[in-house]
Amino acid sequence: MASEKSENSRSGNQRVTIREVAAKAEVALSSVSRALSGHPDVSDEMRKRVKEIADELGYEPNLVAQSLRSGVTRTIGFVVRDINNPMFALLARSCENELRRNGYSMIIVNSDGNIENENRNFSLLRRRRVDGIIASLVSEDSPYLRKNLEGPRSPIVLLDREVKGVNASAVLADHAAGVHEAVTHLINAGHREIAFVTGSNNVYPTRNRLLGFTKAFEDAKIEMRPDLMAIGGFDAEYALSHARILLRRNPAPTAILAGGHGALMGISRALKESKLTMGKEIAFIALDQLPYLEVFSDNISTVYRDTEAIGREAARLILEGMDGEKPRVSLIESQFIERASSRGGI
Amino acid sequence: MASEKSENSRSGNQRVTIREVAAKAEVALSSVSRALSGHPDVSDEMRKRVKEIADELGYEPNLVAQSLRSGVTRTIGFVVRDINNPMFALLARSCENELRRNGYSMIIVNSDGNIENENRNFSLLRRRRVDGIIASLVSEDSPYLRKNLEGPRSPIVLLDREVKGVNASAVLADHAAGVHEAVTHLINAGHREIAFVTGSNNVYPTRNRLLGFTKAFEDAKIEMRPDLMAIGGFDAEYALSHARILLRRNPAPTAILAGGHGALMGISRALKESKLTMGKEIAFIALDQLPYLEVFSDNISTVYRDTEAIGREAARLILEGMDGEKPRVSLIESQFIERASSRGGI
DNA sequence: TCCCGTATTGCAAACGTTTCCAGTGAAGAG
DNA sequence: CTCTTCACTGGAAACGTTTGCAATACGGGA
Repeated sequence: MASEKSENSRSGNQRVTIREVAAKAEVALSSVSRALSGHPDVSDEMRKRVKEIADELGYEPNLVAQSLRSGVTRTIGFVVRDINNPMFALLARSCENELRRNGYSMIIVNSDGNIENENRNFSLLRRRRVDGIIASLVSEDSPYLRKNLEGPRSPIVLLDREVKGVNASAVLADHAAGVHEAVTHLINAGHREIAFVTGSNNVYPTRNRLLGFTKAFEDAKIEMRPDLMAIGGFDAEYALSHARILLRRNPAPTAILAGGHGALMGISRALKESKLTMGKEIAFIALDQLPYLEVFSDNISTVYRDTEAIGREAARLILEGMDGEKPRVSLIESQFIERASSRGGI
Repeated sequence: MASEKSENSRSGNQRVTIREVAAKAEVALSSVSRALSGHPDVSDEMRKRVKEIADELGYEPNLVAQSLRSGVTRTIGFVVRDINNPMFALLARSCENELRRNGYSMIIVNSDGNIENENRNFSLLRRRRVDGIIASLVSEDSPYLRKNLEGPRSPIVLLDREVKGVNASAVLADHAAGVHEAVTHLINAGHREIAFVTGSNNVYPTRNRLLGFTKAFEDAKIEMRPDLMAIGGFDAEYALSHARILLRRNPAPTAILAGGHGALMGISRALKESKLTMGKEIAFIALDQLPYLEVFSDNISTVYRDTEAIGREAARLILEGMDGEKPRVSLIESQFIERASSRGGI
């Protein structure tokens, strides 16, 4: 039965290599390589001839082989805390755009909020020999962090994270300024019972927002109400349950700040349950102008930062790093944008 | 006492290779390779010894070299029509999840709705020698399509696209069923002037939705109103300008369907301009339950399909394809979900 | 005793590039 | 006319793995 071995179907899958181009052009491998990669030591005639034949054969260089030999993969790894965060699509897009314009591809790996996953993701990217890593860390005090950020390695850009003593660039938003503006606005409108629901403070944005929050009270010489603050979870469930509790207090908060996507979802549900309308019975401000708000909720006051600028800047910092420049921190401003939802409540 | 200095990972930028592991373990390169890759022809003692030393040195295999030698990159390319579409984050997440669980990474490349970009993206992924491509094409009749989808190549999965005569798997949503249900619902409620604003029909979803739309009229033995259909652009600007025109007609439409994210944005703006409220003066249905709707617009009737299932299914189909199985088409159902916005208008 | 199968190991050839180095011929300088 | 320089070109050695094949040792069956 086994009298004949069938020609493997994959044998037709053979790709054109530089060797075949060289053979057909009757020149050396090295000349083809030089001609196609723009090396200066090539005559015009040679370059023209090689390019023609490469086109004719449909030659597409093997990036894997190029990477192995040259030590450069032209790939950037993007470690994302939670790919489902709506800010992420916008950020990733502008970042990928900027990288692609510079000849780099982006590999996205999702940690799903889990530090074990995050650690595995760093290892994977190292094994892939990416030229740089952009990371939105799950937490700033994970036990694996030192190993992943220290030592000689390809450049790293942290997104909205502050890790002491590591030699990495970072893009930091100045959340504090926008929050300060927002809270001052509320205080001036007569609010005293201002609630704040946000994620845990093991990441920079929460800490930085708190800074702006407390400073606004200090500057106004008004006592802050720590019992109106719920700091601990980025998920909607956390926000929902804590918002419920806060709204039942007596006196009830007259204004409420939502720190991020999950908080926004949870709080808006709690308000609906209590039949409270933003901008009427209670003032509401969302920290971060989430992209979906523009569709239906264009009346929600927000603290805005330019997400696309953050992505672009991250790309630029990593490109700089690969150029051998020293790591640096880039600050992105934020501002309070007043709309209808932050009225009322008083 | 071993006499070698254990300068470990810190010694320069050099990464530890299989060679150093072999040297320290005093065995051959090939034995290290076999021990670590789970090859059967390895004694327990050898495997244990090699693993220990590899751990000790912090050896992380070079995936680039592995890929070159083995011809397998364990990487999937994801060509996305427009990374900014909110459906995409959800889809990409579930897809990446499923792929990662099977040991694959995902490279995302964005075409930004442009067929030249798309063509370049296909070429880039081929040069990277990805093991498979998942593609959400810009259009089904781009001049580059044949070149990119035909011939011997790694397996391809098309997302909601139908290209005749190519040997590729596909995940198709059964939009028609859901739209049929939705339109029938409107007709039964007494609607006759039903408008439909959607993207161009050079992609499957538009054509398939139209199928459901017209069939609903046929089944009800009611004449359709082709002049109430605006088919041509996925962007919000197109939808806005055409919705304006449609709303000014006499008689005005009593119900309106929005095909996709852009249509939803444009139409909702036009309605606001005309001071029409969904569910009161006019009935409204969104085709696709966009992820942000659940936050603030949970009263909008939609035609729903399980986006995460689509991502998972795409991953499975590409895994199948790499396993050597024949391409196949997987159908995802859709259904009308009635909420407040589709009332009124009559 | 001899032979052979089995289990394990090492050697060396790939994979497809880039890049160092040496070689070639022609042109310019003396 | 010879020597040097210049502008190319070709040959071959990497890059870090996997893998086919040969070599070895050991034990058991004849």
